[in-house]
Amino acid sequence: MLTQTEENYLKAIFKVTERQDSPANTNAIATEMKTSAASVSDMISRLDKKQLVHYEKWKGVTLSGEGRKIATDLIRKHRLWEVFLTEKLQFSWDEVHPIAEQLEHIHSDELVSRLDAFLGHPKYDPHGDPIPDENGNFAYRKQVLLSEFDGKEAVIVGVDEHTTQFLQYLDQFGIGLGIKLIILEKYGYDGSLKVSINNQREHVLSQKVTQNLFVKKV
Amino acid sequence: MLTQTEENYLKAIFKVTERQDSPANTNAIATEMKTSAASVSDMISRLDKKQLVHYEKWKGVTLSGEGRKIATDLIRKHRLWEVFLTEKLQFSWDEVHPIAEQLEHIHSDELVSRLDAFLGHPKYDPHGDPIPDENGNFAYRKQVLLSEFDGKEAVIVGVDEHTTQFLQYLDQFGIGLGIKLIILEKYGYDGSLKVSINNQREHVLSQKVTQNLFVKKV
DNA sequence: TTTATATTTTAGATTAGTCTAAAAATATTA
DNA sequence: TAATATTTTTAGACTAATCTAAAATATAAA
Repeated sequence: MLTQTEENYLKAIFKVTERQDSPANTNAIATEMKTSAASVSDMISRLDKKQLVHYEKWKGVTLSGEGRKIATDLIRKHRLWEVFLTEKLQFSWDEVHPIAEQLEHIHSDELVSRLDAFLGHPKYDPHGDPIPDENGNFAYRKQVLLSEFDGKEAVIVGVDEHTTQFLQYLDQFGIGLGIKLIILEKYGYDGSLKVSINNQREHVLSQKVTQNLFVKKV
Repeated sequence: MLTQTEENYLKAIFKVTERQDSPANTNAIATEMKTSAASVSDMISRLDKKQLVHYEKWKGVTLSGEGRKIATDLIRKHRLWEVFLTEKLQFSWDEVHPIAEQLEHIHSDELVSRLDAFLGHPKYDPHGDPIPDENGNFAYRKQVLLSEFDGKEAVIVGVDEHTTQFLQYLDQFGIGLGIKLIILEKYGYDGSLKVSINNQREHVLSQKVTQNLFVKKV
């Protein structure tokens, strides 16, 4: 049985290694965990001793099969709880993260499987992130950042940034998952985009915004 | 912010002091927490320093106002989650305790209040225990142990023992909350009771059982 | 290819929670 | 009321997780 801290380290290592598709270096994990490189170094040795990671000094760290299973289970639980919080308890998408961060550490396979069924086996969380299945497999979806999108009509399927500020900013303009955007104009100078939002209003999205919205063709 | 262990100690102190209506002694808490008297002594000093309990060496311990609030909040959360698990996820009443034991430590007042609303503001948990309100007040109900009941018809409103074995034993005979019992015969010799269960079948309940069932007059 | 810089690891200290063993205080009983 | 038993506290040690500071190693730049 792992401590919550150990579980969080595994999640952090998963995140970093997935992002860069290579072993995670100590500093990257330290940043992710908001702690010192020394603490990370220490913890990694311990996780290595427990066979949850593969680790060679100075060479970075990757998850073992067992470590990866635990990490994807945590992500599965986190995202399922986020669905519960929004769908059943009417929380908004910018409020759910810190609560799910706690709920993901509840240990009960039966609970997860029943929760999944109760929610109707959702495939995506309230931010559009895929919910891995019980074997740790993520659904794949053709998606692209709005900033890279080259069509005319797009539908929003996810956000890359999860901060409260960003999500509330989007709310302000009625932008959320499933919303249809029609690209009206591209301003090459600053990379901003004039769009029509659900055929209801028009707005100019800065590059900072378009680089954080995932869309797919209608 | 308290650790889960500290929270569990507060709950244990609440339980013991309520049960005996006097300061909790070290040993009783140790038994409740399944740990040594030395550890308890140590922890109590720390809780005292944090003003969560009133403590005088050799004289036992009681909860402070703040300590009591935290303890009743934990009980509130525990019982609400138990309702969620049975009502929404179809867990049976003998399975919910260990999961609720984890869920009670999730910190979010908003979550508790929304969960309460989602469940329809339940007053009792699946074992018939009252759910304290947000101020720590417990609903009072006229109830008596079946072994002390002197009428003819009774309805089951709660159980005193919460073990899996006992609850599953009751399931076997269709005994649960809301079930009507008609007392058919009392055997003075061993204190056992012949009853009719919901007018469907008859069964003889041992004293051990009747001392663990709360009932009220129909 | 040596020097400077950045990264990573080790060393040593700290806090929380636990333990066992022993000491101190209280309660019981003869 | 003195001896005995029980309860409670203290002392000292251990593990987990963290920190800062310093040492070791790797990488980049001149």
